[in-house]
Amino acid sequence: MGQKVKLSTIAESLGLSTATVSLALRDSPLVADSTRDRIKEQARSLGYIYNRRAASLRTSRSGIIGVVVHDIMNPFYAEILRAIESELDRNRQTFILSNHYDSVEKQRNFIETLLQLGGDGVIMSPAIGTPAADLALAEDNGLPAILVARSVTGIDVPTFRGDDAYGIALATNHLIGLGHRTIAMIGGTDQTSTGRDRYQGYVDALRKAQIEVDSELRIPGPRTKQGGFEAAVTFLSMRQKPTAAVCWNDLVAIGLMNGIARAGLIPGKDISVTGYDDLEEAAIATPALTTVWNGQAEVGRMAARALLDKLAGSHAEDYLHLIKPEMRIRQSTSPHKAI
Amino acid sequence: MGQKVKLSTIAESLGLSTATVSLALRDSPLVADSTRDRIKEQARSLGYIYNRRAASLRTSRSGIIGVVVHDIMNPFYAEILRAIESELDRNRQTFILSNHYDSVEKQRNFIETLLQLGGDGVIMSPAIGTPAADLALAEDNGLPAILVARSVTGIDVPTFRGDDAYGIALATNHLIGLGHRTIAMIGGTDQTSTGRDRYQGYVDALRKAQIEVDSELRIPGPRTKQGGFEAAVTFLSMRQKPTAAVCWNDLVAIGLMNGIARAGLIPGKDISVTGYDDLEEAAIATPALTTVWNGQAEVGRMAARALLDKLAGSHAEDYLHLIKPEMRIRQSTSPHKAI
DNA sequence: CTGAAAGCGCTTACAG
DNA sequence: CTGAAAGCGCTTACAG
Repeated sequence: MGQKVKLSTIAESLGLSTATVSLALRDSPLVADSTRDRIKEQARSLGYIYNRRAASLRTSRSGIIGVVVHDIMNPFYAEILRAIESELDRNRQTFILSNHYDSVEKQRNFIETLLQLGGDGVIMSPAIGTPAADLALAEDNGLPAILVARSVTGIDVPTFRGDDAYGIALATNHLIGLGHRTIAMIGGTDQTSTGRDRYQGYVDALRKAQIEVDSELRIPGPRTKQGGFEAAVTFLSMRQKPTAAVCWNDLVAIGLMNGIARAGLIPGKDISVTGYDDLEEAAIATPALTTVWNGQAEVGRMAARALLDKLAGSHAEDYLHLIKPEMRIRQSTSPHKAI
Repeated sequence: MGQKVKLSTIAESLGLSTATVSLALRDSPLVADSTRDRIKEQARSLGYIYNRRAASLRTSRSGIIGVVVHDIMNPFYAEILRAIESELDRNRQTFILSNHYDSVEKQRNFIETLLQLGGDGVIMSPAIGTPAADLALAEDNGLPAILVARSVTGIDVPTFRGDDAYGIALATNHLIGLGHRTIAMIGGTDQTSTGRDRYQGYVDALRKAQIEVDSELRIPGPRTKQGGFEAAVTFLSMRQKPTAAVCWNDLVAIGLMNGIARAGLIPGKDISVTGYDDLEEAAIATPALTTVWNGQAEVGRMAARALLDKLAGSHAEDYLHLIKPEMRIRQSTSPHKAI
């Protein structure tokens, strides 16, 4: 490992001051071109490594941005992360990632860590039950927060997400338009604003079409493929014999379709199924999934942009940015067959 | 934001020195219990936030561990990450995550960043073409590296991965045992050791069974669902009419099965398909996927453990740790039907 | 265009 | 058991 090379090593070896070396390495116009070139060359040949901790201690800007979501393994979040990453990368920010698995405590630890590291900002999809105080902790200590996919009430923080009630109504109306009357809703929870909004959107769409709402047609809970797969049994044994299912998301829909196929029925023909999110794999599922585009890439890109703008000193004006979902019709839905 | 609260703020407010406060907050036995309690209470009520940059500048330990893989959206890596995360979390390490998308340059930037932040270590699944020098850069600057899933030649670094040749032979032999003789290999690339090992394992298994190896039965390339889905067309139009396919991984296998189903054939009955990795979703695919367990969770856990042990000062002895894969037989493979 | 010096907020010998 | 002082490696006024 040898001796550690620092600014002063370069300065001494060249008979200059650390101030000059520091400025030169950051391309300050204050330094003569020839001096700068000599310094950079020397830094390279000595294998100098810039110490960001020291710099950041002095400047109190770290170049670190934290991102925390429910679960990065979930493709919905992964697609948001991908967009955030490409936006932050372009601006040479380092990002620290974490899952909170809906543990408010784990999320709080993450914020705490970020504060300790002097993070410049945080983008989060808040854990269920996040108190406004946790966001205030960040903001009050100079760590601006941006929310994605979920809202938190009681504090004004820029939030980017899809319009859930509108989106789920698109899916429900699509099925109604195909002649379905007994439509189940699979997955989701009342503990999140998203969950409440989506259920409400489904209920409203049915009411508007004069279809009676039957709470037994709802299977709350599932949010994963596994969950959807397991829900198929309950779904298929409902006494109301639903002919269609509005699913919480694409994962649940794909799992449900697998479960339906496992039971010998043909999803998309015998039972119509809609997803939500339009994940990359929705298009290659069998059958290809009819779903609602929810703008993950948009959400991620806009959230990152908003944070960078904020760090650059501009003022964000709007606090809730709703993305308008769009219908994507494929093969998992078909007209209701009168028996 | 008010005034920033630091050690000296606490010290002054209590009429103590910063040394005592520093020791107390870290539970040093040197400090009297009553003093410690007073200090901790005061820190809490003032909303003190520990400045890790300052501490780490002094101690040159940062508590940061970097993890870089091809793509965190890929469930194979996600499963490894999940295991790494739970192991590091338990040891209160912060981890910084990055994708390299097989760009050696992006990977090098990440290592550079980690060095600048004073990272304690790095766990990586090296990008295709990673030169030994890039790992040496890390090691020489006090950043120990651990490899997962892929090897790099020319440097001795602890490496954890599955035994690929052995694993793919398991799958190939399984199909041979079911009577299949025309077996295609879908996906993978010769540019990685993994790719070469798996192809070799397939070739060797065929030879051992006296089956002629036909290079036209190989479709190199695909590593994703989308890739497997698209490969189905080529696969189904092969003049040799293969009755089975050994796939690079579960994603390719699931994509291929979807493509086969789309063409009107029944995967698992008309065509036998094997995957590789035993991802969580393999079991709920339709049909449930016959695959090779590749120990992602093991790999992640062991790699994290190895790094933590190294940081704690112990010497790792072995450099390549091969996990023995195991066969998982489900419904996507069935006996060859004589025509 | 370049340098001397202070300071960011901690921790660590060293003294008492 | 507690304190005074140096130092980690940068950057930033300030001087010249």
